[in-house]
Amino acid sequence: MEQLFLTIALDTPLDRVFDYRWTAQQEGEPRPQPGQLALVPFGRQEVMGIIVSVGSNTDVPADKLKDVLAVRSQLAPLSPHWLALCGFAADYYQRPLGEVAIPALPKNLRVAKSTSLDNNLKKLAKAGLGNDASPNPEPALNAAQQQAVDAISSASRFAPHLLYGVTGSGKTEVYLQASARVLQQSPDAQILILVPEINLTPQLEGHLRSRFSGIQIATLHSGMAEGERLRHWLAAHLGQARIVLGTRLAILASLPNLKMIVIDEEHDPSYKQQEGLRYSARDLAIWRARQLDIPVVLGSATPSLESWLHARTGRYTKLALPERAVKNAVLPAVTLINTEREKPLNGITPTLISAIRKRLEKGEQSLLFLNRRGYAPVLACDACGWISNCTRCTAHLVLHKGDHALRCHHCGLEQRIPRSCPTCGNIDLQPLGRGTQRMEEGLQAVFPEARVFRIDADSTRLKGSAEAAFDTVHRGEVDILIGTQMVAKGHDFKNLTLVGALNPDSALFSQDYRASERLFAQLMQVAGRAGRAATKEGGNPSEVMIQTRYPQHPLYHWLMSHNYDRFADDLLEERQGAGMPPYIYQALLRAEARELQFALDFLHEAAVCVEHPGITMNDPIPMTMTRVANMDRAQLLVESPSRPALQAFVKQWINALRSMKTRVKWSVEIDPVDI
DNA sequence: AGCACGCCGACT
DNA sequence: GTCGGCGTGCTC
Repeated sequence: MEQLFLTIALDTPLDRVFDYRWTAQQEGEPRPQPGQLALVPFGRQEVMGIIVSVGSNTDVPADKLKDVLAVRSQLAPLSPHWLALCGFAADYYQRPLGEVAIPALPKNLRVAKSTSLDNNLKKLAKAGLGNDASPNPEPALNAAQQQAVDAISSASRFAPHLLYGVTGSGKTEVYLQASARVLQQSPDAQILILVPEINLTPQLEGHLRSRFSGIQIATLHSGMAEGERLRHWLAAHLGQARIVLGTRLAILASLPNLKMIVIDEEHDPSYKQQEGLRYSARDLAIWRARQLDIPVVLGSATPSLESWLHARTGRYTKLALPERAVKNAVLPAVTLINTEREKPLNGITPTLISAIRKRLEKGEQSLLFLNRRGYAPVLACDACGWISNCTRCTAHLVLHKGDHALRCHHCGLEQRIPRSCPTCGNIDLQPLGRGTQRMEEGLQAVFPEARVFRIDADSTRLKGSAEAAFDTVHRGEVDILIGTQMVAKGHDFKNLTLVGALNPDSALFSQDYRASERLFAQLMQVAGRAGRAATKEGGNPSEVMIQTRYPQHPLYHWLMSHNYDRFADDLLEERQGAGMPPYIYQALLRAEARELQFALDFLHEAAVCVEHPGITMNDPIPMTMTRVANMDRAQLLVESPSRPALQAFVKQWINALRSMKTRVKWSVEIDPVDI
C-alpha cells in the first residue's frame, strides 16, 4: 500500500506549509497531485488546503503527523502557473501562500462535502454554460480602432497596451474585435476581461454573448450566489468558458489556456482590494500576462499615472483613440459656474436650473452628480451647537430622512432622528449640507411636473435593483436623474444631454494627493454619460456644467479642454519633483488600538526596530479619520525609490514586528492607495 | 485567525 | 457551587 507525504498550504496567518500522511485506501486510487485540493484536520477543525508538493518523506515527527481526510481527485489540479501567480501575490503582498490561494477559490469548493462540486461538474459535462444569444455581426471600425486591434492581436508575446480614449471612442469594440482574433487563433484560447464593478457586467456581458454566440462566457463577481459562482469558476478552470468576465477577484481565476487579458477602466480604484489581502488586480494582471507571455490591454480615458508613465517610457504601447466612434460625434462642451459670483440656492445655481428647464422643454434628460448619499451629511442644533457625531467614529452621523435614521457611513451605527436636541432640548434641529436625497426633494419642488429619480447605494440596496433603476432611465421614464458615482460608470444614456456636477470642489484640497486625479477621472467619466448621439451635423448637442468656487483651478482648465494629456503630464512632473509615486514605492504600517497612544507608541517602536538603509521612514501619524468603530488608528509610511529594496526591508520588518508581541492590531499594506 | 485550556468575579 | 471574562499557546 502506497504511503505518501503531502505538503499542503492552508488558509492561516502562519507563514509555513503543513505535511500530512496519505495512504491509498483501495487498489487503483489515484496518486495525489500538486495543485489538487485536500481536506485535512487542522487543530480541532477540518479545513481545505492545496497540495503544493507530494513526496515520500517528511521532517515532521510521526506523532505530529495526521492523515489527509480526502483528496478532490475528481477536479483537475490547479496549474503550476496558477500556483505561481498566487505565490507571487503572496510574496509581493507579504502573506502566506495559503492566505492568498485558498480564499481565491469558490466557497463551495472549500467545504467538507463535495456534493456541490460533483453536481456542478455533472451539469457542466452535460450542457456547459451555454450561450444561445442571437449573433450580432462585427461593426466596421474607424482607422484608430483598426490600428489598435491590429497592434493588439499581432502581439503574440507579452505586450502591455494602453488603450487611451474618451468615453464613446469605441474602446469596447476594440476589446471585442481583438478578442475575436485571439479566439480564432486557437480553438481553446481563453480571454479574461476585467471591469471595475458588478453594475457594469450585465451590459458588457450582453455585448459579448451576442458577438460570440455559441461560445461559453463565465462571469465572476462577488454578487453571485455560491452555486452559480462555483459553476462559472469550474467552466473557466476546465477551459470550457473561453471568455471570463469579472471584477477584480477574477484575476485569481484558474484559466488553463489564457491568451489575453483586458482591463477596462484600468485607473479605477476598485481594482485595489481594500481589505484582507490588499492586492491590485491591475498589477497582478500585468504579472500574469508577463508570466504567460501574452498581450494585456489596459483601457481608460484617464489612465492611472502609473500606466501613463509606463506609456511615456515605452514599457507600454500607447494606442490612442482620438475621436468618438459615432461618425463626427462631438465632445460635450464643459462650462464652469462660479459659485462665488452666482450663489446656489438649495445647492443648485439658477444657471443650472435654467439649463435643466431647457432640457425638460425639449423632452431630454438631465443628470446631476453629487458624490454624497443621504439627506444631509450632518444634523445640528443652532441653539447650543450640538452636532450629530458618531459615538464610535471620528465622523458625523448622516441624516437619512426616508427611514428616519441617523446613520454612520463608517461603522454602520444607526439611531432614530432625535425630536429635540439631546443636550439642550431645542426642537428646531437643522440639517446641514446636502446629500442626494435632499437634492432629489429640492429638485422635485423646483420642477413639480418632472420625473425626478435618484440612484445611489441607498436606493439600490436590494439585489438587482440597480439594474432595474438603470433600465427605468434607459426607457425614458426619468427626466432628471440625481446620483452618486454609481451613475458615472458604464451606462450611456441616449437621451441625456445635460450633466451637472453639483459640488466637486472638496476633492481639490484633499489630504490624499491622489484625490485630484480621481476627481478628474470621475468628472470625465460622468461627462461621458451625455451626448453620445450628438454630431457635428446636429442631433442633440450636450453640455456639462460644473459648479465650483475655484474656476481658476488647473484641473478644471484641462477638463474644459478635454486635455487629460496635459493634466497627467503636469501631475507626473509634480510627483517626480516631490518624490512621490509612481517615481517611488511605498508601504504602510497600520496600527489600531483602543487608545490612540497605544497605536502611536507601537509605531514609534516599529520605526526603530530594524535597520533601514535606503528606506525613508516617515513619522507615525493618526489617520485622518482617527476613530472607526471604537478603535483608534494610526499609520507609518515607508518609502523607497527601489522596489526590491522596499520588498526586502518589509520582509525583515514583518518578522521583527511579529516577534514584538504587542496587543496592538497591525498590518502592512504594499502600494497603499489612500493614505 | 480559530479554538482550546486556564484561572478569577457575579449569579440561578 | 457554576457561567463566563479574555490571557496565552498551538495548529503537520
